[in-house]
Amino acid sequence: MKSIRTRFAPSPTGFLHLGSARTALFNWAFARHHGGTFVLRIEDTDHDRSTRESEAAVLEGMRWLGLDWDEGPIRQSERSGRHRAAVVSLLESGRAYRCICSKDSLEARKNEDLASGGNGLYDGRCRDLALGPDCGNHTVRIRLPREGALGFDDLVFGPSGQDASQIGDAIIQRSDGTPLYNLAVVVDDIEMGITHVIRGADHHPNTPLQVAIYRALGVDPPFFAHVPLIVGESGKKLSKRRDNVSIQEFQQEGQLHEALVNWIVRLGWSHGDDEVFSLDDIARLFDLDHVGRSAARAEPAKLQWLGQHYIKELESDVLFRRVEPFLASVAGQAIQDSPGLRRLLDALRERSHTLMEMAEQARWLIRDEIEYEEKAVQKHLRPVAIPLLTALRTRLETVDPWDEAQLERAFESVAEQEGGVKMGKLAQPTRVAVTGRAVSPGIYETLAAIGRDRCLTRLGTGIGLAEARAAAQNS
RNA sequence: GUCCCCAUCGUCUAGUUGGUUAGGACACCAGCCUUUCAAGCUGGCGACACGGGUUCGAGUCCCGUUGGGGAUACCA
Repeated sequence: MKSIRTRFAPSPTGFLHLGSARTALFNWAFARHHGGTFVLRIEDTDHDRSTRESEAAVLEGMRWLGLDWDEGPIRQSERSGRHRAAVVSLLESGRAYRCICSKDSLEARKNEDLASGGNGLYDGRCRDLALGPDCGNHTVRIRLPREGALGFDDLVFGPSGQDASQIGDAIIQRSDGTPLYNLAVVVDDIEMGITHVIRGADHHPNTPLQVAIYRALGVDPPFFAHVPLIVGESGKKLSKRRDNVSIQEFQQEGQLHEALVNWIVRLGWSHGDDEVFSLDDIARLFDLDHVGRSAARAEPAKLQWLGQHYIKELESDVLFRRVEPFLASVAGQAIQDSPGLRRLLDALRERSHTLMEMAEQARWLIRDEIEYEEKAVQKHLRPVAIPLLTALRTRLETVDPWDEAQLERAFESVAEQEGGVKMGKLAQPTRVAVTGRAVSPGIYETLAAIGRDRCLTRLGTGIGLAEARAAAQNS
């Protein structure tokens, strides 16, 4: 059997988006699983919308996800000679013809047809005119059979296709001589030896046309596998305007690429009851027979869960290296690695879904100045806490060494000395005083990480806030 | 309008020769744990869109209805 070749063929008209990323992943996985070749091709035949920046963004997104390609990137625009040659041969064999209908006329005739109950297909006006190269400004259309099945066996959807009578003679070359998508894909897929075309289900309906082009070119079509669309909150196909679909955006939010890959691979594909898949797992297990047929809604809840799952698993050095840029952005400066920071990051693993969340939660350690959350202050830095915090501050001055065990003993002695108050009564105000918020890792870990000097200062600030409350209440 | 596709818990899904108390995960709720929040553990809620067939038996097969989506470009 011929070795498998798949391709990912994005159009560089924006960032790599979720749907494209999944298509890329499936193509990559299928090729890897079968020991085949994965080709990257940039479909930039739409000059007005294609940009080099966008192409770079797509490539960067692929690399970030860990999807390596074996050949390419090949730019479709650099293959226009091949597309032209294909059109010439179709013209010569009579499988294509020149068309001089203007855009305006086409539009008018289509609307008229629709209004009178027709289906709006091209009416074939130029089909039998046998226009030569000197006919002036013209496009080239494929000459489709008027009837008969244009069928194909889809690896996901099963027997598919339409009757030729339902498809109009499509334009394959613009009047400026450049090729159109449907022609270019077919020519390129043929010449690149693509054996399996795996793409979004939005292409399912125009596959019969492509099958016809394959036939006109005298080539057997490859296998097609259309994967169900990913839809947004609205239930409609993901759109850049409506949904958060940019892979780069997920990256900037501090999402882990492992989580993102795991999230999208389960949108439309399954492997029994399994939920967690690394790229290696995917390469090992992925196949087309368990790709579903119905559209999947992209809900971020599971992505969040996966993010936390992978954060919990990251090796300490890797975690530090990956969270470092986010820490730096929170701190406003480069971050020094330290055992204390490492301990905090470990404690933050089970409280973070993304690297950005983790960095945010480390704010009280990596910045000297902390911000006090209004709600936390309201709830915990009340007048009753003043004696507790004051006593604690005094006690903390002499804690030695400054470690979790000694801190715990200090807390216990202060709690007892203050009339046996519950630990929560002491710990919560302390937490708010030293971190500015009501949520943090264990209080001893927290204090140990912050260090004595900053703790004493912040305790003073906290006492001050409580005293201000008391004064306000009395006046 | 025309063509095509889809239909299991809120969401992602298991279900692959018709026979299951319809399973898992996320989310949600409750309890436990606890100095907060998490994490963890335990339990709970929760689905075969509807109507006809075929069959001893239908989530699984067929038809219809409804609902949703996609395609109908000198975009890809």
